[in-house]
Amino acid sequence: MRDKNRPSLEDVAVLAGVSTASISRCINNPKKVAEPTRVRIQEAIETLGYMPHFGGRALARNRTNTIGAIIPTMDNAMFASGLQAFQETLSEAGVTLLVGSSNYDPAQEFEQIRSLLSQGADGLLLIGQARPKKTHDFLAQHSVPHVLAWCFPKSTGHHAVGFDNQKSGRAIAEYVISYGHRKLSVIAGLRDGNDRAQDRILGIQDAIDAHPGVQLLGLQECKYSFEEAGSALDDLLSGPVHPTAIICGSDVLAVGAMLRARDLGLQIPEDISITGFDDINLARVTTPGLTTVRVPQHDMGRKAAHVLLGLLDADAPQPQSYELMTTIIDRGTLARV
Amino acid sequence: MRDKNRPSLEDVAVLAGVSTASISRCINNPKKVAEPTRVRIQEAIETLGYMPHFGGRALARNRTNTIGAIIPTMDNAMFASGLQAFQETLSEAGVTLLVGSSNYDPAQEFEQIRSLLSQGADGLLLIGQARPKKTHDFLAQHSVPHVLAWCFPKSTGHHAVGFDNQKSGRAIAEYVISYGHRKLSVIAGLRDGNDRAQDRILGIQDAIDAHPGVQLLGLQECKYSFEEAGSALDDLLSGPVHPTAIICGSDVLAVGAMLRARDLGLQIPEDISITGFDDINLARVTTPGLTTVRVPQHDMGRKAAHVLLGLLDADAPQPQSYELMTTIIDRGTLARV
DNA sequence: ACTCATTATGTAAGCGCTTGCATTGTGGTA
DNA sequence: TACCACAATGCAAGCGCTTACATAATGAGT
Repeated sequence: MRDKNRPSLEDVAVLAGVSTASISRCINNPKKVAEPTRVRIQEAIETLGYMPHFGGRALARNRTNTIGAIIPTMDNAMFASGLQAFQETLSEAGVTLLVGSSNYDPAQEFEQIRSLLSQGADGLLLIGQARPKKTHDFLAQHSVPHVLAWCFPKSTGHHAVGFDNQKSGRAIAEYVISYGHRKLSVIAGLRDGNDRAQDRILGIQDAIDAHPGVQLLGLQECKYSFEEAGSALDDLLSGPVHPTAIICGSDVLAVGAMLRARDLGLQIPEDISITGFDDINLARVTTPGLTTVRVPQHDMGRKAAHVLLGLLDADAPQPQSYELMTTIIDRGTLARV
Repeated sequence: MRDKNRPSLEDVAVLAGVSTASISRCINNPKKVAEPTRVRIQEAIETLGYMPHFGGRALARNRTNTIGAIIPTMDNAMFASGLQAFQETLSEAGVTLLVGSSNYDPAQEFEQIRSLLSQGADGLLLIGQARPKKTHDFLAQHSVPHVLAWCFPKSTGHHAVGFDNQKSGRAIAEYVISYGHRKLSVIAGLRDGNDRAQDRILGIQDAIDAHPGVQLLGLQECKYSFEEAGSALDDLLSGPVHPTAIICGSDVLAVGAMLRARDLGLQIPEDISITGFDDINLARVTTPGLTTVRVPQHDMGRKAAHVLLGLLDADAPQPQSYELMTTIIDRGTLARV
């Protein structure tokens, strides 16, 4: 089984004429080794091209220096750039990122959690707060250090770095209402298994309820694709009364709706207003630019990494949760009525 | 050091009343264990919530079931969705993805290679073909199974799943020329350390050379951001003679140029034609839609995963390289002259 | 009934590394 | 010179798992 090519600590030890213990120390805690030996060891390592064996190390230390992230998909810019920031921050701390994707499916998420954990992940980054009891129990049973992102749960018990989707949903709806809109419709992501989508809708509903005279004409849920959002728009426009504004639960949905509206010959925002959520690159590119909610993805990724690293570092001050704020970016798809 | 909470094989063995060997077999090769024992073992595993320890397993097997991918950044949809497909395919095979990012810097890439390898990656996915000798030597010295993607090197010696950037660059340039354009300019990514950007330019140059009368008025290199592409456009338009078409080395660059052109009051494509490369979502959203080169990212990610998995599976038919084809998507930013 | 092939399980030797403890060497102090 | 504190290094016991090999049990063939 022994890999003939791969040099082991043993080999280095022989070459350098010291014990394996010294080599190990030299690698993990250089100041515990005297200057001359250290040099000798370094040379030996160099000439052999030695690299510590991950398994051995993980076994002896019971720690892998690896953190897992499970996100719905990297195929949506909204997660990809947060993940990028997360990865960079981990990397600076010498920790490697394991990635799993759930495709918005709690069962798949559970499997990925199992999988990343059995790959030795020391901690996890998870998106959102709502998950089956089974999953929570599992995390608790194995006391997995984890932080939640893209959400900010009221209940404690979890570390989180994110924003309050409901609050932000309400904010954008209030904003739309403040522009004079009274007949609203919503295109949202599939709520099932997606608390962010759910919370955003709740927030929108909150705003509507707070303003007598404002009504929700329709609500469509669909996947995050241009095509599905287009069909959703069709449905929303099929009734007798048309909304003056459509609040979308994500930029992808908003852009899908815009593309469809254009095909239908509707002017935006003259004929219909549309708002997005996330502020990904797409939002800057449409004509007119998409009015949307900016989510501080980069900060979120970075802070989440710090919190998680703190959780793993026994003698670090215990990290808290951070609530980040979203802001509304008014570009041009929202008209005054 | 022993983690008091974590059940080990030993614990399961005691509970189930069998030896650790049987448990191990039951997990890794169930048919080698008789039905009744298997059931008993399963129950024990269940009640203890046992999960194999990664380090122990990696040490004994000398294999981690982990594959690393080092990409320039996830923050560009062009890599993110290929990576997503890659991850999904690995996951189906029970292999976990480690991610590192190089930020287009060969030195960082080297560090990430070291890092992922020392994290036990069994194989690597790398982007592009050109890298410092140091990196090549390192890969060779440790005989790291790896496949290159987003490129298709002529020279053998590496497995690759990708496309020929030069050929594709030439194709889009020929296409532009076929529309009657004679005065071209180029906005490309920074060539240094980025062979894809480099090759695309070479291809464009090939096409220009093949057509007497066609001239390259200017070439700007910049980072993949809207802002930098905008400045690049400014520079290209600052000369006495204006190009009629600008060929961009990436959709992000093309969109950045479009946004700037619009600010300058230029109509696209009437006043100036612009083409992109990659066909990410952005390209569908601009007005007019961006004429660009479609890269089969999803296929690439998926096939690359298969090839890599094949490389690691000793008794699999040795995988080859795959050259994928790009296609030109003509949307509307290229005018006839 | 006896042999032998076959299957099921146990035994125990590592895999490569870390680390508590033991040992040796060094210089300072009384 | 004797003693001690402290630094540098070595020794060896694991860490949890896999697997070659040994052993035991079963049943078929004669």
